This record gives sequence, structure tokens and C-alpha cells, in this order.
Amino acid sequence: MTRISKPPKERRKEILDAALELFLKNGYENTSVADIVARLGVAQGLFYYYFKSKEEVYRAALEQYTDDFALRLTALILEDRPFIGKIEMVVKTFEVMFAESEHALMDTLHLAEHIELDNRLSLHVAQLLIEPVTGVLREMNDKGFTRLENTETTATFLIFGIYGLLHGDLEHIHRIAFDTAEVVRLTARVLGVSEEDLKRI
Amino acid sequence: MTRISKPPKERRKEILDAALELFLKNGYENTSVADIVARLGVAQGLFYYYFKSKEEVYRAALEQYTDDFALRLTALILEDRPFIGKIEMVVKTFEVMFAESEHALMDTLHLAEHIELDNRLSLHVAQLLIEPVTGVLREMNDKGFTRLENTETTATFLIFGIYGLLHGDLEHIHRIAFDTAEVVRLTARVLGVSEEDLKRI
Amino acid sequence: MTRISKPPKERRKEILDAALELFLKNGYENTSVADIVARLGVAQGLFYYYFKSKEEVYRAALEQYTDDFALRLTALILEDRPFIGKIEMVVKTFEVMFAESEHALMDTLHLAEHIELDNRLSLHVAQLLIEPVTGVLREMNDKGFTRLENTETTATFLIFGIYGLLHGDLEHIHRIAFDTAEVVRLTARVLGVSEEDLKRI
Amino acid sequence: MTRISKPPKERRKEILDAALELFLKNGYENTSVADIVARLGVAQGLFYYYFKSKEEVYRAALEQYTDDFALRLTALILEDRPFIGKIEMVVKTFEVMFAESEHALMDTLHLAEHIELDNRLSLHVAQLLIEPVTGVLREMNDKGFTRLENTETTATFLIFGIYGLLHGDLEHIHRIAFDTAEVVRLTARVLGVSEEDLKRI
DNA sequence: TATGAATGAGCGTTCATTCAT
DNA sequence: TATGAATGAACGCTCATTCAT
Repeated sequence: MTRISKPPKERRKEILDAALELFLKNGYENTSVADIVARLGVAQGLFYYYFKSKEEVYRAALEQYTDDFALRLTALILEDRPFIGKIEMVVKTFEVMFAESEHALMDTLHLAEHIELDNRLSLHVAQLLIEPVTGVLREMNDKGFTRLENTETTATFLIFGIYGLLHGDLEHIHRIAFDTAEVVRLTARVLGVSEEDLKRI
Repeated sequence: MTRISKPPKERRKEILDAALELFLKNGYENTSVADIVARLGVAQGLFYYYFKSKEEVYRAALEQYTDDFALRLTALILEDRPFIGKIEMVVKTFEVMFAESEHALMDTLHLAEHIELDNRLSLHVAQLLIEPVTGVLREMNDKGFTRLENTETTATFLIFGIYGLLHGDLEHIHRIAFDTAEVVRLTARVLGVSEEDLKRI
Repeated sequence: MTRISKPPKERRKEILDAALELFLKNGYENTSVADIVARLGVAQGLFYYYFKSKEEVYRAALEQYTDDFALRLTALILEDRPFIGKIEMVVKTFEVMFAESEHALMDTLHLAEHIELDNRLSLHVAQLLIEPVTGVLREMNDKGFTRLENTETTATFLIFGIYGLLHGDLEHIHRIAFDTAEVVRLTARVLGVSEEDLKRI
Repeated sequence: MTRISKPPKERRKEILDAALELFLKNGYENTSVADIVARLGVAQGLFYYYFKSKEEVYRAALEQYTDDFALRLTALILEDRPFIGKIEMVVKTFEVMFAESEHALMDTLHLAEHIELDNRLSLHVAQLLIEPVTGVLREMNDKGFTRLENTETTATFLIFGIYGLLHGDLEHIHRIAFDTAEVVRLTARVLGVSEEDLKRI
């Protein structure tokens, strides 16, 4: 086979990306190192030049994925924007995440593993959101918009409540049409403000 | 080995139970068919007399587990009891579920797989709860206690919000001390009633 | 492939024997599990039904080999026979051992590893001989034939001296014609008796 | 990496020494070419500029090692010194050799391979000693001190007898306290002279 | 001379599944 | 119904060696 050398960083990224895509599609156990290198058309040994083990790529790939994601979400939350707008951005981004993930799932061969991974990732992301959202709620308390006693608990409840709406149906393959108005109403309640006030914050 | 014949249904149940226990403890990939039959002291071939494949037992085992669980929870919800009491029962049962599952995890060898499985199961159970809780909320609307516009959405939001509080910290190994009063407060808000009224329903 | 079942003991022995032969010929590292099962015409998985690892067969094979050998030699030494006869028997048996081992060495591909293994085995056997020979010398002291001060040291010296004569040339591929008379003469000296007396013991 | 050019002979020697050290410590199979070049901080390809294969360095390294050793021993034997002194020097040098080799063995990871290599080296050295010792014995015959019929056989027997005393216990990790007086006594017997006379030669 | 990314065959091992008894 | 020896494909991983630069 013709030998194509590439800068290490680039090769490493290639492998990482191929691995992530396959892990997302098929899960850890149904993805072999052979699959990963086959996708790149390189020798199996090359994989081990860049990663010490399959486990290592797995960790690296998931970390990159969830961290990127959480970073995007956190940035959106912290941007100067009305509270409602923040909620909407998060919801949209979550929807994009699910869509991306489903797009990767081209066949249903390894559905079970894929769902597991997906759950894990989205749960993880949800957990990572607790901190920044708590910060926003604290700020809202400070500004006198809300009078929440336990901001972290409220943040957690809110995030998972919304997560449930997005993720709620079994296997989330046919998601119910998502109603933003509903989210606003429930959020207003959880925060203890009227919908009208919420829209002004 | 001495050959012990048993009625098919009983044998099938034995295998299913052994499999479930091992899957719960070690995850799918770290449980071999050999492990399952070893636990029962029967021959490897016997397994295939009752199940077409390992995948089949897996599905059967998980289905049995989550369905049993959801059944218990649904029964608790439908029992005649104040609404607050229902919420408390669900919270407690969830806690028991996590504890059981953690108890099964005697070593930390397969922690990653265990967490995945655990997420999957508890998410599944949460999804199964949507229907009965929706029923309860509808009833509460009918009785004039609440005026919810979309009972299913509210049920979903409520269940996942509580789920998040129980499950919210990363890897949920050291769960934050759970505060029931907080749940009551948030639930009251979501339902749009005062805490005092909620306690009377 | 047609499936031939055998009693476990028999199969185990087959595998052990094939493994020993290959280890003797090629050394540990140049013998693959695939080689072993290929020789028997069975599936690779079967190997692991009988042995937990390649290392395990290796240990079992060498133990069997050296122990058998040392047992044969010890028996010869302890048989009631003139001392000279004992020496001769040991010498002959050693020669047979070397011959067997060389016979196994059909090609010279892995000469280095073969020699290593061979050295190791024969050294081991020599070491195992120290004890019984010490016993014989002690008996000779008791009967007044000899007056050795340190029987174990003398036994060790004698055994390795003879071992050297048998093994002395480089790579022991072309062994010098072995002269029993010479052995008798040197033995007599080491024991501090005349050759004539030695022949009478 | 910065590119450092060196005179070929020097580089070759560097590689050879690094290889020898690793082979001595870990054995052939547990030393990779990558290990060798890593120790020198040079590229993998460079290795193949100086040696055609790993096997070739191995042979070269061992040859250098045993030849050096035998040379030192031969020199000691040929120096003008009482016969007893020669024996003692050889014994001591052997002891140093074992000690060096054991010192290299910092961990017990590759004990088995290390023992094999050690056996091989020391046996080899013992074989290389046959020639010079034969020369000494011949000289002693000439001077009328001894009347040995077959000097080479006697030399072999003597060397291996002493070798056995040094090496005799299993795995030679805890060597028995070595008794020089015993060596003198046995040597005297093999040579057919009294201990007193031996000390005067 | 020297680099180091890339190759690819081979290894030990696991395990779901089969089948003769 | 039940046994358990046997199968064989697949897996993660290693490493001596090559070659474009």
C-alpha cells in the first residue's frame, strides 16, 4: 500500500474523529480498532502509534465531544441575552445534538449500544450545565427578579425537566413536537415569576 | 455432572434471573454465557435451548426488570393517597432502585458499563412513569385542584426534574443529601398551586 | 471441520505432548499456540479449554519433562548395582536425553532458543541429581569405602564434572567421543580411591 | 529531534552496548528495538543502518560479552602465578560475573529469561576456558608436577566441577557459601597430587 | 547519516455458538 | 432435556522492519 505520511497532529485528529463517529454509531464494544483504521485506510499498527489502547481513544473522543458541547452551551448561557433567549438557545442546541447523533446512526444494528452511549453523553452534558445555569439563577436573584432559595437545586430541576421534554419518549426516535411556549410556561412556574415578567428579564 | 431435569418455565426463569444479576453487576459485554450457566451449574448447551442468543436474554432480562419496576411505581402512584405522598413514594422507590443496583456492584471493575446500564434503566423507568403521572394530573385537573393546560408535558417535566435531583451529580456515586421539602416546593410551582394547597390535595 | 470429541485426559495429554515437542524444538517464543493446535488439527479455542494460557502449558510441559527425567535417573542411581555401573547408567541416560532433544531439532532455524532450553533442562536435571548422588556417597562413607568430608560438595563436583564432559564442546553439536574409562579414572580420584577399588564397590 | 552525527564505529558501539545491557536485563524477547533506540535517544531507522536485524545485534552483543569475559579469564590463567592462585582467580572472576549479571537484574519481571541467558553465558564461558586450562595442565605435566593422561578431559572435568559448585543450587539465587578449601581438595584429587604439593606448584 | 511515521503479519486470548452423545 | 467438548471468527495489541524525507 502506498505510504502517506502526515503531520502527527493531523493524523491523530483523523483517528480521533473516525473513532468518535464509530463509537457514536455503534458503541464501544461494537467498534473495533480494525474498523477505525479501515475507515482511514491505514495500517492497524498506526493506531497504536497515536493511542496506547482502544480505551484511551474512547476516553479522548468522549471527552472532546462532551466538553466541546458543554463549552458551546455554557457560552450561550453566559452571553448577554434575555433569559428566555438563553433557554431557547439551549433547547435548540440540545436538539441539534440529538439530531447529529441520530444522523450518525445509519443502521439499527447496534441500536442498544447507541442509545446507551447517547444517554450517557446527554446526561453528562446535562450535568455539566448545572453549574452555569446555577450562576445565571444566582444573578437573577441578585438583580431581584427572582427569590429562589436554593439555586442549584432549582437549576438541576429545570435542566432535567427540559431534558425530559426533549428526551422523554422511549428511545427518542419519534420525538413529540416540541413546544417552546410550554417550556416558557413551566420555567416561569419553577422560577416563581409570571410568564410576562419572565419575558422581560 | 448429574443431570437435573426441571420444568421448562422454571429453568427459563432461573437463567433469566442469573443473567439479569450478572448484567446488572458487570454489564452486557463483561458477562459471558459461560458465566451465566456457571452460576446455575448447568451445561453451556442448555442455555441455547431456552434462548436463541445472548442478546435475547439481555433484552428479556432488561424488559422484565424495568417493567417490574414501572409496575411497582405505577401501582404506588395509583393508590389512593395524597398527592404529596405519591411523590414521596416515587422518590423513595427510585432511591431503593439506585441502592439495589449499587449493591449489586461489588467491585469497581466494570464501573463504566454499570453506570451506562444504570442510566439506561433509570431513564427507561422515568419514561414509563410519564403515562400514569399524566393520569394523576388529569384527575387533579378534573377535580379542580389544578388548571394545567398540557398534562403530559407537565408530567414529563415534573418526573425528569425530580429524576435530575436524584441523579444529578456526576456518576451519582456520592449523591447529594436529598431534600424532600425542596421537591415539594418545586412541584407546587410546576403545578401552579401553593405549597399549602398542595399538601391538602 | 469434522468434530472429534475425546476424553479430556487424553486431549490434554495430546496438547501437552505436542507443546513439549515444539518447545523443545523451537523454544518458547518461537512456538505459537497456533503451531500447537495445527499439529493436532484442532481449533485454537480448544487449547484454552484445557490450559489457561500458553505460559501454563509451558510450565506443565517442562515440569513433566524434567521430573520424568530426574525420576528415571534417581531410580537408576538407587538400584542395587556397583557404583561404576551407576555412573555408567547415568552417563548413558544423559546421552539418550541429549540425543532425543537433538532429534527433535530438525532444522536450525531456532538454534539459539533450542540451545537455551536444552541447557536449562539439562542443568536442571543435573541439579536434581545432586540429592540422590549425595545419598549414595554418604552410604559409601558409611560402608567404609570412602572417607569424604563433604558428600554434597563432592556429589555436585562429580556430577558437573561429568556433565561437562558430556556437554563440554561449544553448542554440543559435535560431541567428542566419550570415554568411559576416563570417567572412571576421574571419579576414582574425586572419591579418593584407587580405580581397582572403585570397580569393586 | 536534533540530529547528531557520530563516527560510525562509535555509534555502532553505543547501540551494541545499549542492546547488551537490555538483553542481559530482560532477555531477548522482552527487549524491543524500540527499547534500544529509546535508550540512546535516536530514531528507529538508525538501528537498521548499523545492524541488519535484531538477531544480528543479539549475536554480536553476546559474542562480545562472552569473548571479553573469556579473554579476561584466559589472561588470568596464563599469568605467572601459583596454580592454586590461578584457580582462585577463576573462581573469583566467575563470582563477579554472576554478581554483575544479577545486579543488572533490577526487577524480577523477566527472571525466567534472565536465568536462561545467564546459564547460556556462563556455560559458554566455561567452554571457552577449556583450552587455556588444558594448556596449563599440559605445562604441569611437562614440568613433572602431574602425570595426567588426558589433559583436555581433565581440564573439562575440573572446570565443570568447579562451575557446578558455583552454580549448583537451583536458580542460583541464593548460592551456598562457597568453600575454597573444598575446591583445593577436590582439585588436588582430580590432578592426582596431595594438597600440600598442590599448594607448592 | 539520520529521522520517525507507517507497515502488516503475527500473536495470545475470548467467547457466542454448535453438535454428537 | 441436558451435557460439555469442540469450533472458529474476531479481537486488542506488539513489533521488527521499511522508506520517503
